[in-house]
Amino acid sequence: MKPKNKIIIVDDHLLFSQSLELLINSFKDFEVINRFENGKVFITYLQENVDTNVDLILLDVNMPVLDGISTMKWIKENRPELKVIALSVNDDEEVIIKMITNGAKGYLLKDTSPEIFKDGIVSVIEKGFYFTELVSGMLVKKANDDSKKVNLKEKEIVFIKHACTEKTYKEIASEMCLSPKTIDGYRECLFDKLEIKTRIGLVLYAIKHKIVLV
Amino acid sequence: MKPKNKIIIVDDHLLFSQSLELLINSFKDFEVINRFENGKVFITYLQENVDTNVDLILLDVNMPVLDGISTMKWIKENRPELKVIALSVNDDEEVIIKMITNGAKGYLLKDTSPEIFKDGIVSVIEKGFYFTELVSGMLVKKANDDSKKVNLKEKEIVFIKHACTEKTYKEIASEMCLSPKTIDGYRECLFDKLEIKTRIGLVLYAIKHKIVLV
DNA sequence: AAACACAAGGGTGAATTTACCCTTTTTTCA
DNA sequence: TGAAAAAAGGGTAAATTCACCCTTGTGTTT
Repeated sequence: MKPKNKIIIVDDHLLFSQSLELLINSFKDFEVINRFENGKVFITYLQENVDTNVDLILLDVNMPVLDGISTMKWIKENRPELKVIALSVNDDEEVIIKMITNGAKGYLLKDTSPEIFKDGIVSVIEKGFYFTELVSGMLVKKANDDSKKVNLKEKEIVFIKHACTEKTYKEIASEMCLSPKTIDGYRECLFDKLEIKTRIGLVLYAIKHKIVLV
Repeated sequence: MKPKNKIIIVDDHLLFSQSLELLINSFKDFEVINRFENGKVFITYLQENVDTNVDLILLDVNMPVLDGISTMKWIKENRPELKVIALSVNDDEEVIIKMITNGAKGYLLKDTSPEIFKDGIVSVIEKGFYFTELVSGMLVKKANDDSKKVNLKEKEIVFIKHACTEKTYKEIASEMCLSPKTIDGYRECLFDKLEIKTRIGLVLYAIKHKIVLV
């Protein structure tokens, strides 16, 4: 009897992680050897058990204390040989891209069927990666609009944040210790770069791109 | 041996629902008799099996096709005797309130421990309800700020949506087939009611209260 | 029928926002 | 080190936004 593949689950949804363990243990060739409820305790474990023999890590993206992205960054820095599949309920593009650029070998939504889930696990362990069509599509899309991305300077970001309040430009100028005319320059430059015509457009842009949070 | 309590799971996260079934079946007094992957197929099932004997329904909130809230509304209208616990990953206040006002007997986050989860199930089946402190707190909070809620008229909502674009008031007036002066009246009245001073404030209000979506 | 609420709209003036074109100083870099 | 780019700021005019106060017509209540 060949040894089972060892899996670690990192997920704060205890209901989910405990249930998932049962599911995985019901697969013939796999066994869950550990579960952690956030990135912090998992990293602590890795630090104290440098030689842990683990074949695959299932890492939730949305967690308290230390989230999936930060955890993934730590793994990339310190234990890049570990194979990780990101697990998440949402298909937010930005998040998926971040997980992958930080070294996740796969990205599975929690609404995938157990069959596909198993395929993904097997694929990552054997071939080293597993990406659904959804994720591949996003990587292509990202490659595309990376080219036409505007990059905002630090001061512009600060200005935008002020612009998303009820302050007048004059007030913003004084808060940023700049002349109103300079602010006028920022505004005009941004209208141009972002292809907008009014301060309303600026606010909508800022919110859409999470420069300010609502 | 007394009969087990019959439970139905409605959740599109197949990984979760299949795993959760294993967990529940491991409890002595409970068994999962059915699983559905969205509200629509569940309702169809209920319509075709009017006399189903089920003790508790675990209803996910975020689902495609027909979400938890809509499903809950249908249940309230058609099968109000059914006991439902809402399950969700997020603790968004608005959603929780909606589920409860539509008759959910409990609201559990998916990151609760299996122990608390079991407590909740038992409580709803035996006592008829189960609410955590978090949820109770929200109900109190809601009761409070219900009193100071502004109610917007249909035309005002339409105006607000236009105001959240780069159109000028004049353009908005023409689109709404009203005089610019009337629009000016709407604006002024809203500034007053919402305690804001500029159109920026109006946009922020609209987004915060989901009148417009970003 | 008087009183009242309310929706639509008018007038005016001040403040703010936007557009366009310009100068000076500092940084960058080839 | 000299040219080019970027950052800060100035002037002016037009468009838009905002504040305040007022009129008319249409229902509704009592």
